[in-house]
Amino acid sequence: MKYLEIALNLKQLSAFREVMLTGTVSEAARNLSRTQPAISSLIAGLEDDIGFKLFARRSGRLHPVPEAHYLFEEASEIIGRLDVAERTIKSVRDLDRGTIRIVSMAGPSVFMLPDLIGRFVEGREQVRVSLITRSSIQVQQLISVQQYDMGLADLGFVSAARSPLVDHEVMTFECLCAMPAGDPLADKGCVTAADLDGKPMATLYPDHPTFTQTEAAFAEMGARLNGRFETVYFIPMFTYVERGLAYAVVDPLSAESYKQFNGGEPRIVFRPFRPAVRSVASIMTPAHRPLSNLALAFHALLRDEVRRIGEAYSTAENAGVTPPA
Amino acid sequence: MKYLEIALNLKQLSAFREVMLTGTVSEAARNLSRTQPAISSLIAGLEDDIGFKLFARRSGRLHPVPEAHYLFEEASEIIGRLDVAERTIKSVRDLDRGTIRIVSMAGPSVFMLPDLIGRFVEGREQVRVSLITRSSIQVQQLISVQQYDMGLADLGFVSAARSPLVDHEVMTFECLCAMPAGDPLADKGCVTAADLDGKPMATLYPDHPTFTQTEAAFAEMGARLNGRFETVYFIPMFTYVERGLAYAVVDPLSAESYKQFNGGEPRIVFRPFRPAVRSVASIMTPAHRPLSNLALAFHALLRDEVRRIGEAYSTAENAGVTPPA
DNA sequence: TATATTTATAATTTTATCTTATACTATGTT
DNA sequence: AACATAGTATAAGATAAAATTATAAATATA
Repeated sequence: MKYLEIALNLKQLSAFREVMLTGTVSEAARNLSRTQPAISSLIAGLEDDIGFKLFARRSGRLHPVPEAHYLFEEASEIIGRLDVAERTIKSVRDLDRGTIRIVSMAGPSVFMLPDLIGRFVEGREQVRVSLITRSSIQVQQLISVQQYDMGLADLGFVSAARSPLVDHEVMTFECLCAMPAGDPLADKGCVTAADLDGKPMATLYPDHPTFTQTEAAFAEMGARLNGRFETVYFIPMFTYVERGLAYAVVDPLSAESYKQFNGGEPRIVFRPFRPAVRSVASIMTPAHRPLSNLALAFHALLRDEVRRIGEAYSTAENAGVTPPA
Repeated sequence: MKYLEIALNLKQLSAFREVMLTGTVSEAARNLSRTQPAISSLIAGLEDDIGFKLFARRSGRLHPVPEAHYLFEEASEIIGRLDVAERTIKSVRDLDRGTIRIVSMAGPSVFMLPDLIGRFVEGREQVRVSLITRSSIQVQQLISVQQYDMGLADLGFVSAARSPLVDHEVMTFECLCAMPAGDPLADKGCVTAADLDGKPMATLYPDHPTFTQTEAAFAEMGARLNGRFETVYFIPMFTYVERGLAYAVVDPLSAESYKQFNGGEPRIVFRPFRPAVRSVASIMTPAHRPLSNLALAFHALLRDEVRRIGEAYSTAENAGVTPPA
């Protein structure tokens, strides 16, 4: 009903255009890697379709009638657009073009994600990435309403209210103890709640799973949790720790972000903490909408990076050992 | 070598676009008056060609991947341009669009040609016509250099130097005697050189064939030609004639132009003149370039009009008779 | 559970396009 | 004048593309 009405087709238009450019059917045929009769009949077919002759045949040659120039303009335009379309498609396919919208909790959005994004877009001129920072609950919400392609958030907090509209790639980490670089506890390969008995601590607010677990860890060892500073995210804790005002039990993603951000001379060191305080992170994606290949590629990169960090600090490999720089 | 590289084709793009618009292959097939397997395989072929899947197949339905939207934009664009092209071609074919460039000697360009052009473009919104006035020699020149589509000029003057680059449609006229409306000579059906013996005349310059022939006509009847006013074209003569200052022997195309221009109450009347003074007009067209169909249509109209005028004043039908108003 | 709708695939037919072969025309060369 | 060259058009046959019909499998709906 629609393209049946389209009498013109690309073979005809290309052939016509080439004849206009070269002046002869034979030359056009050579340029298009076709035989002369093929082009001849395409032109004849085109003339049939549009209802008038495009060329006057005089002395065995084709001379374009003035009307032909109108079609030449249009044909060139269309073939040009087709070229553009093919280039666009090629760049989309090769992941050279596209947009990824990412929403993340605070910790990784300070350095880890920007760094990862920076590496990802390297050599991909036409790729756009948007990254915003939200609370873990909002991260899941933004994914579920299809506003973002990918979310990185603490899952412990939202696990009760998991949305069926969101797919989760779940990873479990063991939290670390953060202390000033010169602190005597840094000599220990592993810090326990007993080591921190009564010492000033920076903590999250009491609702947060990390707080609850930390509290439980202290209780288990009969140690007293002296919560001196309370923050909304892990990141601000580092300011207190750097100045020797407090210790903190922090998620390794935030720790890694801090370490990378303060590359040269970090003023904080991280040690495994016992009894284990676990954090559960999730890379979220919209459940009922396919991700772009570009987003999938970044998803894979992000997953590997997060796993790498998690494993780097995992007890199995590092219990009692100074974690690698 | 060129369109072989064009993997995309219109059937694929149309099918793809329709699937994007309707959401299902079956619906798209119905809209396009094709069977579902036909559309299905076009989509599959398109995905093969571009190198990635455009739809995620989930629960027996097609869900466009984000990349598909890029192609949808491009496909719509291309199909839109094709529509434009078809409309353009259609209007060109139906003579609703196009340009005609006309160059004419002075006489007919006063009223006859503008009037004819006005009638011709009636109901043809997109038709452009340019009309310029030049001397007969320049008319042929402008046609021969392919600058204009059609020329109307006195041929007598240029016949010696006819260009091989110009085709001529030649017509011969008998010149008329012009006199003021109330003049006694107007009572005669036909005016002779003898009638004008010694009377003040407006003439062209001595080189012009009309002048030569008029001179010869007077000589033949032993009458004296009293050339009082000399002009470059026929048109200015009418000013002298209107005021009763002179008679003139004029080309019927100029006479017709005057009469149509002064429709209501013409102050000049025209009568056949004897011995005959002939003018030869030509409608010129470029010889080695085909005219547009639009120009051909106007050419036919012009030829008929000029013939009509010529015949209206021809001796055969009007000798001694007052020419029709 | 039965019914209707959807997509995908296979087999077959139809249509479009290409190639080869050939005839014809104009032009330039010997 | 005879011949070679370069062009276009057409016919016949081969090949490729695109359509159809028939059918199976999956899913949603009554």
